[in-house]
Amino acid sequence: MAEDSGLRERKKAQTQRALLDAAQALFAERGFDATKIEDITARADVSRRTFFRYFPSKEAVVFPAQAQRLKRFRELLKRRGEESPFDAVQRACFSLAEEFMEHRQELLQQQQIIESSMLLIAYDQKLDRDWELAIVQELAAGTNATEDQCRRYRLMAGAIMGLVRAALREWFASECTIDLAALGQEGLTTLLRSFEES
Amino acid sequence: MAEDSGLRERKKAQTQRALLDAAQALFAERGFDATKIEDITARADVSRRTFFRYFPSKEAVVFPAQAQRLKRFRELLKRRGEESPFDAVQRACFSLAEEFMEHRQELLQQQQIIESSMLLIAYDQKLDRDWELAIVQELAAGTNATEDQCRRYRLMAGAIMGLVRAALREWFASECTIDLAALGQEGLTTLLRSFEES
DNA sequence: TGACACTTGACACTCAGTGCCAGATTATTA
DNA sequence: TAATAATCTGGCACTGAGTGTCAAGTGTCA
Repeated sequence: MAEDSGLRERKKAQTQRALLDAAQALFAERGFDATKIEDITARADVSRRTFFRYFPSKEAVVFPAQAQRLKRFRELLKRRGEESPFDAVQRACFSLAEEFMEHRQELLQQQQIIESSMLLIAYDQKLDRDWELAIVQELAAGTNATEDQCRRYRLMAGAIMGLVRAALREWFASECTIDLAALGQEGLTTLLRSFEES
Repeated sequence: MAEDSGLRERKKAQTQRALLDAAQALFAERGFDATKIEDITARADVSRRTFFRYFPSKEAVVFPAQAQRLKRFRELLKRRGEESPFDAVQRACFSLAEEFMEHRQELLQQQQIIESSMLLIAYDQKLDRDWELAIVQELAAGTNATEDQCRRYRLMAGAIMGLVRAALREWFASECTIDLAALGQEGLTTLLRSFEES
């Protein structure tokens, strides 16, 4: 059905790429806030109106692979064998940590753009909530959990994503040099140890 | 120095209150996004320009007590005796939980407004980061911690705030009926138990 | 009262984002 | 190949948030 190799589709992909590249370059040069959409469209040689046909907002162009990455995370969560749900979450996080390590330069560049704007920081945190929701859903999936259990899952997912967020911040602060998975592990064990002692 | 009981000061306070009340009422009636600044200024009977002399943005008018509440949290964190830093954080969180319980109707109303807009949700999460930062600073305060220890503090603070955030969401979802402190405690013990077993 | 400082409203501006339409380009069918 | 339908594009006018500026109004203090 979807004959997506026609001229039209190719041109669309080309336009999207042009916008993406132009935006990326400008954001890196002068920051997110200082870049007007008109600047992007001028460099990509399309009209301002066309920009909004490819991206719903100026923010969206910073997170082009976001939806795909979330989908990947959900798949990792689903693929669990006999292990406990919490082990499954841990494993998924570690797998993703590896993927992040592999795309570190791309992610670091994206992060630098994000940190150039309060708006983007807020938007980024909003996206984290999708991840948190994914964890909750996969924790509860299959099991016919009671409402009390679901609540505990939601609390857990909140704590886990809080840790993940903090680990990612550390990682970016180190310019992606230190090992991300080890960072998460360190945070987790520290957390457990600290509160056991009290 | 600050003679803040003159007519001028009183008028300013009055204008601010009028804007606050008008905004609150309109947000509750028709939601944040559907309320234009002009609607607010019309009800408060001032000019549109004046709104921006009192609030830097439309979002800011939703969180009028935010700065004060953060300050209170910092004070609670500081006032620690011989207890461990983590006990101090726990205690501060529980104290604040009590305060939240006391202002539940006000907070619930605010929360309903926040949830009416993606923009506000993002803004709200941005404010959480200030709290997280406060925890880190108070954990590290006094102690001449190494860089490694500081990093662990940052990871911990991330996890703690993640849990707090999730607990608050649960609390609001229950319309502030269940006990907030108990919710936090439940999350914490569940977290520790789950990962000990793995 | 008069000089000074501050506050306000009005107006014009920038920028993000949307609705609409006419014309150009691509796909489809005869 | 030619006509027709589907889709993409640019242009334009619009809404709404937020800012700069300035003249007029209001409060303060000597």
